[in-house]
Amino acid sequence: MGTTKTKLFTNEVNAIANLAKAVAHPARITIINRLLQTETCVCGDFVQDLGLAQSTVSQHLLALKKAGLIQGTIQGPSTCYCLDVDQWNEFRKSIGNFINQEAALKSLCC
Amino acid sequence: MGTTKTKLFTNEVNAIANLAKAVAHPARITIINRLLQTETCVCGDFVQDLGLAQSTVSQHLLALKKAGLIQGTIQGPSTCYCLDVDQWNEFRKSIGNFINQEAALKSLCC
DNA sequence: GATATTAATCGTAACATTACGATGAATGAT
DNA sequence: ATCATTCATCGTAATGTTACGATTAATATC
Repeated sequence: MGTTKTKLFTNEVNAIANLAKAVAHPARITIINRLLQTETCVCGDFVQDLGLAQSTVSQHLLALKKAGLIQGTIQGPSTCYCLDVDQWNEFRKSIGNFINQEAALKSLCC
Repeated sequence: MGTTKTKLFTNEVNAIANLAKAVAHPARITIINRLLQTETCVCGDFVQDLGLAQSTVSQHLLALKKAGLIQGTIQGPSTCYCLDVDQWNEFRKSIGNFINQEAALKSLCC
C-alpha cells in the first residue's frame, strides 16, 4: 500500500522514525550543517551552495521546517533561515536516547 | 526525477543520510531495539511482534542487512538474526558525530 | 508605477518505499 | 518420500519522495 502503518508502533518509535526521515537526505544534512556552523541566520545562498534547483531547495527547507528543526523569516526580498536551537537540542536528545543504547550482545552469536 | 543527486554531496554527508534512511521506519527501529535488548540472536517471531505481513517484515530485515546493521544465519528451519555489534557501534559513532554538534547560534536570531 | 530580485507554491514526471499475497526453496518431523 | 514450517523472493498496487520548470507573491530599486 505504500503507507507506513504507524498505529502498530509506539509514539516514541514513530517519533524517532520521523526525525530520522527529516534528515534522511544529503541536502537536508548539508543545510543543517551549514546552519549549525554559522553564528547568524543564513539568507539566500542555499541554492548556489547545494547545486539543486531553487524549487527543490525550497522543498527541503520546508521539510526541515515541518520537522521543526529550522525557522525562516522574511527579511526584505529574501528569507533568512536559522536553526531552531531548542528543537535541535530536543532532536539530539531523542536520537541520542536511541543511539546511546549499548548492545546487550557482546559478540556475534550466529 | 525522484532520484537523489548524491554526486552533489560529500561522501560523509551521503553516508549519514543513508544511515538515517536505514532507521527511518518504525518497524526497523523496533527490530533494532529488540535486538539491542536481547543477549542472544532472535529467531523467528518478528512477524507476530510487529503485526506486519511476513513478506513485509522480510523486506525490512533485508534493508537492515543491506545497511550492515544486522546479520542473519539460517538455523534449522528458521533464520536467526542478531545485531552486528561492530557496525552498530560504527553507526553510533557516525550519527553521534552529526548530533553532537553544538549550535554556534546561541538563540533565535530571526 | 515599472522592473528586478527572491523565494514560495503549483504541476508534473521519474523513481522509491511500503505493504500484501502468492510462490518457491530449505529444513525438520512424520 | 511426504508434509508442515519458516523465511526469502517475485509480482504488483498504492503512496511518498525527489527533482525540475513555470507561475505567483512580495519586497526593493529605479
